[in-house]
Amino acid sequence: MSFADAFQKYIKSPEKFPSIIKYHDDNVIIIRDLFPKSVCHYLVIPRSNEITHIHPLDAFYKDYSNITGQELYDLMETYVTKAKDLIIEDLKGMFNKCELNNLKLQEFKNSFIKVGVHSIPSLRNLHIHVITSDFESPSMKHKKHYNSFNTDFFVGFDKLNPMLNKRYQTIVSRSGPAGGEEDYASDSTNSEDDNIYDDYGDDQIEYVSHIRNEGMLMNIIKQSPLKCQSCGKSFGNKFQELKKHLHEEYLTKYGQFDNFDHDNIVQYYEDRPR
Amino acid sequence: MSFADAFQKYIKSPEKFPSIIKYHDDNVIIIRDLFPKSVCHYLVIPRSNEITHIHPLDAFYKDYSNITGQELYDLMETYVTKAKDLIIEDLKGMFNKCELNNLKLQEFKNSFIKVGVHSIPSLRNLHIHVITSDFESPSMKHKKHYNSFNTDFFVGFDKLNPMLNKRYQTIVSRSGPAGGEEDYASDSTNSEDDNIYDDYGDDQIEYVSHIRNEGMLMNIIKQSPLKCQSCGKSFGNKFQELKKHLHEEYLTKYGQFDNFDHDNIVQYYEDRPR
DNA sequence: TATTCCGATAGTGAC
DNA sequence: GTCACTATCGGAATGAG
Repeated sequence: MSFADAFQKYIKSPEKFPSIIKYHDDNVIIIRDLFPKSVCHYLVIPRSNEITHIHPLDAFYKDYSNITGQELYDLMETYVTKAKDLIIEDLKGMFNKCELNNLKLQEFKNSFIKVGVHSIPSLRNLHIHVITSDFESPSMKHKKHYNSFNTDFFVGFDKLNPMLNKRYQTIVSRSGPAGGEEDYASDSTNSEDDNIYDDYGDDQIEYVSHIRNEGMLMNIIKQSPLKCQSCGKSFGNKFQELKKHLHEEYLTKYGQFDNFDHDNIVQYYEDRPR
Repeated sequence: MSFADAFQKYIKSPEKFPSIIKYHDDNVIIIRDLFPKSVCHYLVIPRSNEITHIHPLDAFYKDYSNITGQELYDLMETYVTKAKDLIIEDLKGMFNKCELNNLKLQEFKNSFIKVGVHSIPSLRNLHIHVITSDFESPSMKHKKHYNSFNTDFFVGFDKLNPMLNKRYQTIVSRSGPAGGEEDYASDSTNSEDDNIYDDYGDDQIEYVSHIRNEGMLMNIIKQSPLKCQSCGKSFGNKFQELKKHLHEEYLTKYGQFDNFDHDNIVQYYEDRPR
């Protein structure tokens, strides 16, 4: 068992690690990332042996003995929501008397939490990241950390919905490899799933363009200039300057909450389970 | 006054720095390098304002108001000998009762001390390095330190003898730029300085080939693989491995002396004036 | 090529 | 692509009154 199988013992015997595992049932465990790259950083990890070693870009596109890919996706979506709720609870804990902030917390939950997977996971057990977008953390230590969440190396959970891939298959099977946008536009008129397809307009053409070439992906996280996803400012290769900037962004973002206290966040890191 | 003029105050007022300056008279000061790159590392620094800012590769090739280049070279040679004697005194001090080692010390003096200049000095005042060949020192910290003494970037004092350049000039003036080895061989028969030229045979043809191109010189110290000048072993860019090897070579070399004690050498560094 | 400080870059080993 | 550790490599500032 190498480092890459670090989650194996958790999904096998969650009851043995009560301090680490925030939630578990027969389907998943939810844990805090041991090296969180943001103030809040959770992982949703399916427990099934049949599923755990499937590549994250394939996991929801195939069917299993007891569950279809679509059903697995929908199921995981419920656990992602649970992880988001854990984040909200964390925030309430950090800011103490936050009853007045519930509206802001909802907005926060809906727009400031990223959910998705790494195109090349280092840890082999399938896991879904649920992470706040501050990237303010002592464990955020170099360019690859940041770019693995802020480039195409990171694939949003919504882009993994097999419904999108199913449509892609439909297009391909009808038009063949040479099919272009015209084929794509034409099939919205005769599919039985029009209502669903209409939810994703032509500007969603990229939905199945997940990069799988490992060299290309490594290049993306190694070579892409560091860019703040909030304000768009680029920092080239100057990671420490990005860190300073992210800290400013973080103070602004979390400062919207009453009782915001940076020391509470620092304490959060010091108290976190190792 | 920038860092590059660090020696200026010493040559102006040597009497103000008695703890740093090991020897001084009207012509030169001799100091220990403040960041010695070997167990023993002295600098011979001419005091004359007329001379001090001449490039080391030119300094002995031109005449001054009160001294010719050749006279300056011969004069500096006497101070180089004095610096070597200071090194011998250092070694005696390190090993304490070394009366029995005088023969070995003479051999050491004649074959283990390098004398010369850097092709691109960082400190502007003309200075001649007189340094033991161990390169065992806490101040030996990176590749450029080592290569600045162990590649063509370092020009031996013997190669700066203007006698050699004078002969080169003779060749060039007689044969023109296209002149080759035939011209070189022919002029030994009709020069009034035959006796001198005969001291440097045809295998000394490289005597004036000092590289002056700055880019080329920078490349030499930056790119040349690290190579032990004692045993010839190459260490590529692995400076720390070279350091370990040099330490072994040093233990062997200095172990030839009675009463060798490595801790004495370490103490030597800790006690050295800063 | 002076030093020192900081930081970016690169390779390793981990059980 | 995990971490932590070591080391290599790269730029920038450096003083004095």
